[in-house]
Amino acid sequence: MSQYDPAAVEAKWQKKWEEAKIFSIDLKKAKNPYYTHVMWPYPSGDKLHVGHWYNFGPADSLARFKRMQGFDVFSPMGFDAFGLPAENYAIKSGIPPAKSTADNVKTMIGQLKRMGCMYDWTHSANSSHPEYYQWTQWLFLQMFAHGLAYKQEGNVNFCPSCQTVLANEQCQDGTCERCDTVVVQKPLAQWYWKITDFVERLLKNLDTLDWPEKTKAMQRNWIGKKEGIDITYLVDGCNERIVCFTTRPDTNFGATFIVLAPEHPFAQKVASGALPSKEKGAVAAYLEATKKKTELERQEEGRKKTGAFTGYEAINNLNGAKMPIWVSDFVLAGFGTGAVVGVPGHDLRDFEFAQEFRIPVIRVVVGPDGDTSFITRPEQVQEEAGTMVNSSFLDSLPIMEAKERIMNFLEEKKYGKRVTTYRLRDWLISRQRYWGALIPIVYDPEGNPHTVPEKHLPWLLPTDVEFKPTGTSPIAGSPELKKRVEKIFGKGWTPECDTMDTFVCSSYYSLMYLAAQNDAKEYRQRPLSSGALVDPKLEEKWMPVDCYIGGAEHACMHLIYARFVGMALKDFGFIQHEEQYQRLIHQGVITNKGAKMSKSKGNVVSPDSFVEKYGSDVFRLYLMFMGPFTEGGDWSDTGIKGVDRFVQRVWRLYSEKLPSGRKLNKKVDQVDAQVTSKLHATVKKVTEDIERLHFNTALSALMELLNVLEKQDVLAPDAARTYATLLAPLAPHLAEEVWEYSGGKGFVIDQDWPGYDASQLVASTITIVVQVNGKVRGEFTASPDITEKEALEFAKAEENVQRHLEGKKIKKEMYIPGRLVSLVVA
RNA sequence: GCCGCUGUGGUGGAAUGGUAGACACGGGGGACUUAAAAUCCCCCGCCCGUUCUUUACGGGCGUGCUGGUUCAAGUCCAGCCAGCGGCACCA
Repeated sequence: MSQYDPAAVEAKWQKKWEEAKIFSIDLKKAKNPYYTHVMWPYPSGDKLHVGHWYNFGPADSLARFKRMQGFDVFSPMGFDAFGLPAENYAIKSGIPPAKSTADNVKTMIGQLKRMGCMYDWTHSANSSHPEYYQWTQWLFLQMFAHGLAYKQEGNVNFCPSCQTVLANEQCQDGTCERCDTVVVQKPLAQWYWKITDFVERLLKNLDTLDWPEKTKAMQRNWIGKKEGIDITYLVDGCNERIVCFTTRPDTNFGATFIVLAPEHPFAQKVASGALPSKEKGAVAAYLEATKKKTELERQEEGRKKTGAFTGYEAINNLNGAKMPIWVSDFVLAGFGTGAVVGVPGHDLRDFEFAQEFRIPVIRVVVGPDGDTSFITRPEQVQEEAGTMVNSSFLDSLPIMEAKERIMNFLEEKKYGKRVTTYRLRDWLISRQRYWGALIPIVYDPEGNPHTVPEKHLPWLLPTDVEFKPTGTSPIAGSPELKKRVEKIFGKGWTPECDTMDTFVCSSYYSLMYLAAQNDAKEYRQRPLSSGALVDPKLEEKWMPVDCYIGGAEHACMHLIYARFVGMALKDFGFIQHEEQYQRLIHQGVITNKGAKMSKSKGNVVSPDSFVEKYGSDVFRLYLMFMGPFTEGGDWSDTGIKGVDRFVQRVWRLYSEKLPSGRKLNKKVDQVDAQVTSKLHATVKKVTEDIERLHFNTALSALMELLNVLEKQDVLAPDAARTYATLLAPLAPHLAEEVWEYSGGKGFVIDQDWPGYDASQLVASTITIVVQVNGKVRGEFTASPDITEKEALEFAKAEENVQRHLEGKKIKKEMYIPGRLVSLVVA
């Protein structure tokens, strides 16, 4: 029999699947819906890389498994086609993004088809198509109509390399998430979406989601909820008040100063002279200096504290103490009230500041070490739990109790008010880039924004522009758009020239897969005239996505935006399920020599040569065999031969040991009892392993079974067909081939997933181990129905066991059925 | 600093509290072959002892470290150490 030829076999089955249209499902008629998809890729000029395969291959295996279990599995694929990667590729190649993106999508579909995944191409989506982005713009209009979209001037993150502003989520360590360039702050008027209105829901719903704990923790962390109190202090000698947010009001008797963020209005007034002060010059100079610093420079300063005294003092409500008011850039304008009350004895940063500017330190908490001395060294700063001292009516209380007492006191006296703060900021959605969905806004001659009426959607992206980024929107240079706006709205009206963050496009794409129409030759999105982005019946039936698979790097970006948009769309009345993704799985990361693969490092592994040599089944099997799916691993090609050997051995088993001709359909299944029990055990194991995404052990179970089957003289046709079905989710092409070869009817992917018989799992003899004082001293074989009494007898009769029992008394003996006998002697 | 995760042979990795190292890779030895490839069979954690010293048996140690619970711990508990990921001058 000839060798297994993956290229020919895989092409054969891909063609058959496509011709039979078995993967396109009727969303309306499906009875047992199961919706799963991966995070859609962005089309660039490159081929699919190992990361794609590692994500898509196992995800497809899970989809196939579910299908065989009787679900109507909907597994679509689409393209995150707007955005920087596509635009940058266009800039580099000089080809307009609309053309290059379309070309790249075409190539990519070809590559995806070569993988052999069961995607339903009749329900695809592409965020750069006008039929898609009209809905992105519609979403903006909905947000605007419900008061969730607003324009505001403020300091924003700007990436000098990408030439656009970025959302908080897209700046990491002060650098751009896409290109690692240091981000600068710029005061600009930008569009925001009010994600902060949904913080509590975003937090609360996390408990209901079947997501990795790690991801939920990251989101909680990112949202950064803190409960504390805003305390208002009067400023001595003027009519001003300063409100400080603190989570530790219990230490307020130890407060010795106040620090303001440079952006704080009080600091600005001192610097401008609106509030008279001897220190005006120093404050103005300090504010000027901090303004010039980049985020990175600030970080490089480390913990060294800088600052300027304002010349004013605030009065502590509790004891009348005067607290000098300082300005320092370690206080952030965007958190709390932008003003901090300094308690240097019990906060390390405050201590460092106090030391730098010789401000007194007061101890108000004694920790478990009992140290009551003056705090003069950073190690002595007591931030942990302890007992109150020097704090009037709080003395001798544990800090948690003191906190409650003082908060009640401050509220009663109207000195303060309990508040909850969050770190999450509103989502900045404006981008000064060309390749995105235009924000559907126009400005009247006075500069007031107005929405573009729905009937003008899609609000087409102009094509008469230089799409290279310059820092202002390239679209501003479009004569066509200017003309269009004046024609529709009147003379002097101007367009908004920014596009939306691509995370807007991807915040609702799972709904767009459902909304795609499959009645045309090429898929189309639902028309705008239908009033809602998705048919409510389909949404109710299919959402939320049962299993969503993609990288963990999206935890605080796409995955938080999509949750927000789901909630908003539900509130607007368009959908039923506010959480779009019930179950989320992150594949691990495949590294190369320990480093993340990236083009700039030049360590990207291309799957192509392996796929060409071994086939797509072998390549994806190998990735799955490397280790648990969620853990990823370091790339090495040394083991791929082992998986190739496995595939070849499977083929040889069928071609050499399967009875041919008529015998194939006769009942010749006098399968050896040992083989039968192994077969049932394998069905059980493979089922359980795929369910928990341990594809690696599912495959090793199939290898073990193969080892057993190879030792038989004949491969029983029933066993052969069962083996083919077990193989189907993991090696879809090979499975079809051996299914057909062993006389199976139709496609193996259309077969029912095999069940197992628990009574068949028990082998005819079992091995029982004997331990004496916890150490293995022997073993014996017995029938599975051995009684406890017999087991103990056999155990004691073992030669080596007897040696260890000699001259000793048995104090305790126990039998763990089917496993071991444990004897304790003294 | 805070949150989350991980730590097992030469390597990737297996192990509902019950024989640690399944399944592979790699290596060693052998068979087949004129030869090679392919294929097939056997062996491979460390140390020690006994034995016909190419065989077999026995003992001790061994899952990052130190303790604890248990007849029994890679697994459970406490305290560390190291690495990875996220957040971070967040009051």
